[in-house]
Amino acid sequence: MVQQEVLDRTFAALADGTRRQILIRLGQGPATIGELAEPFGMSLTGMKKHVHILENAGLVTTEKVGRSRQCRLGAERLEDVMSWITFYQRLWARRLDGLDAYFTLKNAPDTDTDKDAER
Amino acid sequence: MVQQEVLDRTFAALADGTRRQILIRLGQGPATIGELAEPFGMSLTGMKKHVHILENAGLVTTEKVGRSRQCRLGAERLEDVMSWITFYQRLWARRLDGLDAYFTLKNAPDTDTDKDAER
DNA sequence: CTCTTGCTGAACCATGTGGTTCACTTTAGG
DNA sequence: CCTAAAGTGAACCACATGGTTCAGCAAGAG
Repeated sequence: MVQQEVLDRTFAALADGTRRQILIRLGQGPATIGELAEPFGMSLTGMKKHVHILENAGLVTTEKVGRSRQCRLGAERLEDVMSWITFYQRLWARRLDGLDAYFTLKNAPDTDTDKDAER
Repeated sequence: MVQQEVLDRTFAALADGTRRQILIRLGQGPATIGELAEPFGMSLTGMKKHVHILENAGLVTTEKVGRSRQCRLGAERLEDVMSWITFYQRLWARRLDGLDAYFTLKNAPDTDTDKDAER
């Protein structure tokens, strides 16, 4: 089972457009902190923080090469996210598809709503 | 096309274990704020905030019924997230599979630049 | 050795998050 | 009508985020 903390960090890392663009950029090949920062007009320190968050989430790996830091994609972690979503989405799909059936069967629990509540 | 803000909100909403559990709980059927709060030992106000974030991300829909608020799953938004991940994962998979080749071809002109990457 | 380049760390700031408590409104029930 | 329950909103708190600037430090270039 996927650890909760890993999901937390990975989802959080993806919840920022700048970081998603960094991932897309790295999808075209490794880059240094400076190369990543330049198109955003961002300070090196700011970019370093983003890369650190991505690295912490396992989405990126880095390596010091000379005085530069090479960043490249380590996107295996996305599969954890995918498997989580896929798993529950399949469960929910059944529930959502059977929504009408659910509301017609709602006599068992003590919840009581009008029959045309879903819209 | 998936909007940046929508992805931001959806990923951010998923980046919290409590909210993921709320989604799982709602996958078994609608629940009120109180019913959702109880298993976490959380205040109603706290749960309301979580539900609001999920609702803002389009992952949950709510409806006032009497003095309660019925919350139910609106998980269609997960498909946007899935499609984003799937799209780039496919690109990245090629890149990662050919990682060795990439390093030996480092000096080659840029091979492929996908045009409809989010920018 | 010296100077520049690329990165790093610390400190700072504004804003958002995850939670609380308290006061209030609306609704249900006797 | 009166009271209790469910939710809501405002205010607060500790802490994380996303960014900055400034002062270093290591590695190349001359």
